[in-house]
Formats: sequence, structure tokens, C-alpha cells
Amino acid sequence: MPFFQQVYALTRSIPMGKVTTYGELAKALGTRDARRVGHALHANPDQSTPCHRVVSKDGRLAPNYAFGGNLEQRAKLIEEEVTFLDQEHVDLKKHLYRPTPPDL
DNA sequence: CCGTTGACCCTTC
DNA sequence: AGAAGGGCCAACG
Repeated sequence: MPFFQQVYALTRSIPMGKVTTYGELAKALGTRDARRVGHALHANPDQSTPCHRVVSKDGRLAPNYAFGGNLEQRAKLIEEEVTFLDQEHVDLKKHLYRPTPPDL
């Protein structure tokens, strides 16, 4: 399975009200390169992948969110009942979700 | 085809 | 405590 597909799979595997980080996804997939994870989500063809549930290690949202910008991303997270520390940071202490590698 | 860039993170100085 | 460097690889010019 392509790396991208694994990223999409784990991202879709994130339950509602939960958020994960690029690093967690990268490590879960067996690599340190979180950039590919980010790039994969950016290259995401459509909303089939909830990239709004994927944030940076500090809980910061993506500066160049694919659909409608980080405003839409934040709105979706709020719809998921995810609490925000500020306009760009989610509460990882409450909503940090750790993905599980599909082939491990 | 080669070089640079990049939704990033972690370790060492 | 902060700064610098290493990693790993696809997409863009």
C-alpha cells in the first residue's frame, strides 16, 4: 500500500472529537518524515480524508488547508466538539488521538 | 534530469 | 533555556 494511502487510512481512522499530529502518523507508519504526511494531506484529492483532524505537534492547524482555509478546518473541529486553546491551536491534552498502524 | 522546497519532528550543541 | 542540524522523500521549476 502506498504511503499516501496509509496516511489517508489512518486519518480516516481518527474518531470524532479527536485530533492527531503529523509526527504520530509518521511514526505510526514507520518513518520520521512528517513532511510526507503533511504533503499527502495537502495532495488529498477531496474531503474523503478528514485532514482537519490532523494538526502539528503544538496542536496548530495547517496554514494552507486545502478546502476553504484553516477557518473551515477550525469550524469542522468545533463541529466535532473539539475544544480550542486559541484560533489556531486545539487542545491536544484532551483530544490527542494515537493512530494504530494497519499492518503491525 | 538535478536542485530546491516543503501542512514537520526530533536530537544534539 | 534557545539555536542549529539531521532525517526522509515527493512535487515543482
